[in-house]
Amino acid sequence: MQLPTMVPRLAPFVRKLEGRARLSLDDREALLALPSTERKVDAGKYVFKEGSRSETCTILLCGFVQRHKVAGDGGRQIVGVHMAGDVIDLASLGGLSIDYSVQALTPAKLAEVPTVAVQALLRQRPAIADALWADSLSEASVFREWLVNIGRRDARTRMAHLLCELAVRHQRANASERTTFELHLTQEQLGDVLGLTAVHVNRTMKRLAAEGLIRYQRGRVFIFDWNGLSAAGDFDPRYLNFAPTEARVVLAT
Amino acid sequence: MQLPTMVPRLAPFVRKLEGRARLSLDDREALLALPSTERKVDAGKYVFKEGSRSETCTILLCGFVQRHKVAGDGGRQIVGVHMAGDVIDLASLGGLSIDYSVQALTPAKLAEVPTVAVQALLRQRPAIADALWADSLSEASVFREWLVNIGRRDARTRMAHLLCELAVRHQRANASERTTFELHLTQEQLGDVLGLTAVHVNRTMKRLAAEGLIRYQRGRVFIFDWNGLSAAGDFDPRYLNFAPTEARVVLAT
DNA sequence: CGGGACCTTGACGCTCATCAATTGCAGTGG
DNA sequence: CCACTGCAATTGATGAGCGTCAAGGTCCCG
Repeated sequence: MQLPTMVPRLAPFVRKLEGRARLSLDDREALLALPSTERKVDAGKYVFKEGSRSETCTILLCGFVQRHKVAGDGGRQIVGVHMAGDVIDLASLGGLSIDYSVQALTPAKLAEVPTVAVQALLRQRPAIADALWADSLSEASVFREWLVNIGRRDARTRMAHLLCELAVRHQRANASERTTFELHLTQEQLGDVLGLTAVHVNRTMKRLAAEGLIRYQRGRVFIFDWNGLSAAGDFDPRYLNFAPTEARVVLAT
Repeated sequence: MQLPTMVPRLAPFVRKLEGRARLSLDDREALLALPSTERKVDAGKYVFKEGSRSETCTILLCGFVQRHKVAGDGGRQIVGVHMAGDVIDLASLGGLSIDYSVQALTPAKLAEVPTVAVQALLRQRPAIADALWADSLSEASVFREWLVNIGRRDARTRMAHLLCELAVRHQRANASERTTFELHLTQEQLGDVLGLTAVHVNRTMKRLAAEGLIRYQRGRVFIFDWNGLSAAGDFDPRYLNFAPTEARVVLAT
């Protein structure tokens, strides 16, 4: 009845999937038994670049990374911000090539798992397939919300919305407070998420601060008025599909 | 339900999936044998509205529909334009609620298939699971490209990009020419796709026409200069994953 | 032939991009 | 300990791109 003395490398991945579907003990063990190699990436370095087609799939174990695409004129659009447990190249599981680059926001540890091993698991274990399927669908849901954010909201609303999303996701990942979190993005990168310039991000952030909604200091965001911020950001967390766990947390508060 | 002697109702769906993975005859028959009910929707009518969580999943058989979300200030963002064969509520397969509304652009025929039937098929037939998985991942890839389009490109580039995408997808769906296609969107709806206003869409379209790249007349787009338009639109079709995908991982045998 | 979408065009103004310093802060080496 | 360096944050000035408002115009359908 003793647990193994070492923390299994893929534990964050299992935790993530457990938020998507109910897994049996066998499922969990099968996941943890996946072959993997570990990789460390310094802050600012690329995890991989656009166009690669790999035989492995990559899971973020700790740290933060962003995915981005580059437009023809050199403009950069960040299409995802990721934390521990996230699979950052789901497309490789479907044999598709990766259409974006991934760059570390902080020092990061990643696991590379052979896609064939994952695919085999998906066929043997329906619960795992369900979980990964739900994860992929939730990712798509986030993309849609980001489309609305960038396409139809002004800078202040966009900014507030993003801060709300990040707060909720940090809370979920760390089981921590929603009132403050480490923002691992520079203002330029925030602009690349929101389709704005760094200058305008700065002014917008200052404005949210002046309104008493947040404070931003040395890469840390403090949310003073959650209701105000989520109203300002037109934020409704349902698109994150965090419902089961989230509901419990909210009720307990 | 469906009579065996008739043209199989789900044929467009099978055709779509065959573009994603190689299916055996058995796979195809199993797909066509899925239980389904047919539904017709007039142009402009809703197929379903945001927030529904259904026991069926919906496949577009013919006609065109769009998916959209509505921002708090009433702004509408179209997050997808769909043609025959497309599954318009993949999320229901993962048991997630649908976070967008679907509205017919033309008179449309749809099939409703019980999600449990599809889920059973996905477990029994790996090739079908692969195909649907690839389809879902390609959809995500389109979302990412749209994020770049809206977030980092100016109106003229956005417009040109969208026209290129629609041209390629029409060509693929109808095995037809790429030089002309029926645009089933009003200029207001184009604006809702691109994050612009109808007025600016109009001016932008006029400008592309004045530049000799396209003509737009009574809902039909003529592309006079494909290279010019795709250059103007910063368009690289790889994100659509339409290439004759060879790299399919076959585990069995 | 009248009504209603949809398209078209002009005038005007606001958001946000652009350009350009300047400041603050952390790490580095003398 | 203090210049030195470099990146990020900050601030101002300016103007372009796109939104907004408003008024026809066109086409289609009943």
